[in-house]
Amino acid sequence: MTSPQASARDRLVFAAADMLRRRGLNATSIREVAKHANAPLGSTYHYFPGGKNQMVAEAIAMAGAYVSQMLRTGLQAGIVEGIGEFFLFWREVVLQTDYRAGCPVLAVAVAEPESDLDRSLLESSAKVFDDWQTLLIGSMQMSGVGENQARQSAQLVIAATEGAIALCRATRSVEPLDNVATQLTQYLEIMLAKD
Amino acid sequence: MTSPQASARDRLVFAAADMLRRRGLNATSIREVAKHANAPLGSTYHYFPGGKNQMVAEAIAMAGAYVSQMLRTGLQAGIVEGIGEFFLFWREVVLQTDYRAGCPVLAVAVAEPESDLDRSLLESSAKVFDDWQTLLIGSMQMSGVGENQARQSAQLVIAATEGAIALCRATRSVEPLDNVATQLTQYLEIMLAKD
DNA sequence: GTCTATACGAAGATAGAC
DNA sequence: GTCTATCTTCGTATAGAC
Repeated sequence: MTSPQASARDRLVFAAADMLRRRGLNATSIREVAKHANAPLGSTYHYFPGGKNQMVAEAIAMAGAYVSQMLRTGLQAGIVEGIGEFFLFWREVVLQTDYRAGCPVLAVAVAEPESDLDRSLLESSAKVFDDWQTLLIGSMQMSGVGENQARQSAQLVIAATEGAIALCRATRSVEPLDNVATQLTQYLEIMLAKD
Repeated sequence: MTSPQASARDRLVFAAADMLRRRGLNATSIREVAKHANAPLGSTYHYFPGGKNQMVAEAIAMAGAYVSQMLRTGLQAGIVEGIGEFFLFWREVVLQTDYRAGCPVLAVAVAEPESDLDRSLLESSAKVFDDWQTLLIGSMQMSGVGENQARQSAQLVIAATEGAIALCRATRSVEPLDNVATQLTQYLEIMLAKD
């Protein structure tokens, strides 16, 4: 995902996102992030004076923006196609990591904040989910779906995808993502026909 | 969830499940589990010679069985009613913990196993999800849904619920669970009408 | 059988050398 | 500006006293 020539700061952000999606928030230590990014431990506090929280916040913002961009492009072909791309992306993630990685944003969302600083991390993850939801809502509305229905449907798509990713990891199979994709596609087509 | 009179072993299992659903697998230390259960640290290794892994495995099996029992009871009134109870249960969990707790099984499912021992924990979480899925499939089939369709629908319900729980925590709102419940109910009624 | 005391490593964070 | 060395706390696990 990053080239070794990228700046040390960028390498750290990418490494943090990778460790988050695999191990979760608490098991992601800045020590190991630094090691994976080939940077000394002290450097992390130079680049991220806010410590681990700042590094994690940037990591999920980066990952979230990457997925948003992918989603935006996919949705240009239509809502069903865009969601198909969304599923395909996560399918590749779990397959290419042999079911070891999931979604870094979910990893942050399921950790209890222990301080007010941690609470802002939760908000960062909520913002990413909200970005994705906004893109989906916009596309559904373009297809003639009402605002309320679009909001609920978008939330269902995101919730089902995140849950399916976790199920894939637990079962070491892509079947959950594939099944959920199939069912959601049926659901979407019925919903689109209702307009 | 437990009375102080319960055996020390039971208190430890309950405390472990509670910490798992709040903090995740890695942030659940046997030190704090023991503290919450009013048991000395050394006792944990007396009751659970397999260490943290054994304690966690028992915690999610216990939590999984509890939810299975609730689901089994709810499904006696029908598939829609049973799923409604399922959502209500998780809604209460997030509300009563002020959005600090989620599903302990998901917490285990999203952690990368670092050893073969950890891998068995993943399998324990997969087994719980499979138990829930089996109950849902059985109920759907009783309502006349075909096996393949039932399997996919059950997986969608579980994935969407788990994802919605996480979204609720991130957004500090029960709206995701409520929206997903509404949409899934619509989806189920259409599916049931198709037989 | 239960628990205290402790070993040992790794965590987040920083001070200060280069 | 970059990084080494170190402080303190907390992690898992165990040895051995009661």
